[in-house]
Amino acid sequence: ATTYGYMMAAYGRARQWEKIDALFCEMTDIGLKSLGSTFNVVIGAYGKGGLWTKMEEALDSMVAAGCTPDTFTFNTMIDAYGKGSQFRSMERTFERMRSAGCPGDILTYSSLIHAYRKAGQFEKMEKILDQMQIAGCKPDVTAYSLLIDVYGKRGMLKKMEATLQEMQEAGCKANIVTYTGIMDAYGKAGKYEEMERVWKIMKDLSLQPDYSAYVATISAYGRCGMYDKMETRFHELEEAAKEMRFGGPKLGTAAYNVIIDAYGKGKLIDQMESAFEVMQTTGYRPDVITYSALINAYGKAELLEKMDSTYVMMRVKGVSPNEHTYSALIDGYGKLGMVEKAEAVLDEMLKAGIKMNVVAYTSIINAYGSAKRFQDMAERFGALKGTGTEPSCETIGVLLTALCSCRLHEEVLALLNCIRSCKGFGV
RNA sequence: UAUCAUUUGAGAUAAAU
Repeated sequence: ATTYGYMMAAYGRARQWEKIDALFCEMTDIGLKSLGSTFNVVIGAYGKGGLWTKMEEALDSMVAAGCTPDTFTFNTMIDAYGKGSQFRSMERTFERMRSAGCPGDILTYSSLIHAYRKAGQFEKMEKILDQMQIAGCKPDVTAYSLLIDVYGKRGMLKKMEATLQEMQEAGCKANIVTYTGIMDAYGKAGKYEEMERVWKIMKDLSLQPDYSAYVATISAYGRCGMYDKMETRFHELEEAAKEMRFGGPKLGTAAYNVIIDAYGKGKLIDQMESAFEVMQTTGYRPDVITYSALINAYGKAELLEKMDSTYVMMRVKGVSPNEHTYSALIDGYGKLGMVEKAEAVLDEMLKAGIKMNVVAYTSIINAYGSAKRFQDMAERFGALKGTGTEPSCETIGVLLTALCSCRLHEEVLALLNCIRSCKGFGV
């Protein structure tokens, strides 16, 4: 049964679900009894693949086979549902776990907190934190790092610092992940001195920064246009990478992506292009993020030919575009006043099997607004809303901006109706 | 005999106002 477990785990990683099914049947055929861990493997594999029904079925057969799902089993399911944004099912599973008398452990609570962070449900996260305390479950480094990251990302820097303090008082040592979360928070809050202070503390503790730590600081400097500091840190990374045990080609690509995006956002097209050149001559392969960043920069700079040729190059190299790529293209065409072309890209995105998302949707609406086609804008908004994608604050911002430059009575009414149809704007 | 080896948790880079 253990052998079968190994095989099923391997097939799960390779996303070959039919093979798992086949092995499972084979076990029954030869009269080999599954262990609890066998079911856990199957549940975990289906969960990672988002095959929710299959996962639930595996749980049912586990019970039918006389194995009792334990904390491990439920943790696997809870985490899978959280990562797949199936929050209702996740909560249901947590309930089931409790009514089965299965105690939650630190992994259960960490997964739940992580899920609510992803969902942006801060209040629910705090509730889980309380429950965790009541259950007498003490946070470990991972849980503390997660909490520190959540507070940092919400700009609650005082709370973040207090949590670090609490962690250290509890005798829990901060690691590289903890410090990266803190530096990222300071960087995003524009507190570069604080960020450097943490960098120094980390070095003094002889914690070697890894790629994530470098990239967090490089991107902080890139975002605010401190290009000298950005380049300096990048060169430090190049030196440090020679000594790093885990420095694959993907990580080098990520570092170059940051530089390319920083120059692109700063409209320094020449610098951006030379970074792209160096990246390739150094042997790092551009990925979907690289191309999306380039396309975005060319679109914003209204360099139509370069935007188009980058997209072609990407396809030639066999890199598949994702929602970021398509949204950047849609926005680029919109900014260039090419609404029909933007619509064509949206079609292509849907044909490629990528789901409609609020950014692509807002970009399209914005394209009509920039072209002063307000009636079309309202119509398009209605159609998009019908597809089930909820508008965001940014969408409403686009509608409001358009409303301000509206002259005709009917157009004003049409746009007002759009805004009124949004949650919280009914008045 | 020992060691290692199957299943669950944390951080960084790309899109819209």
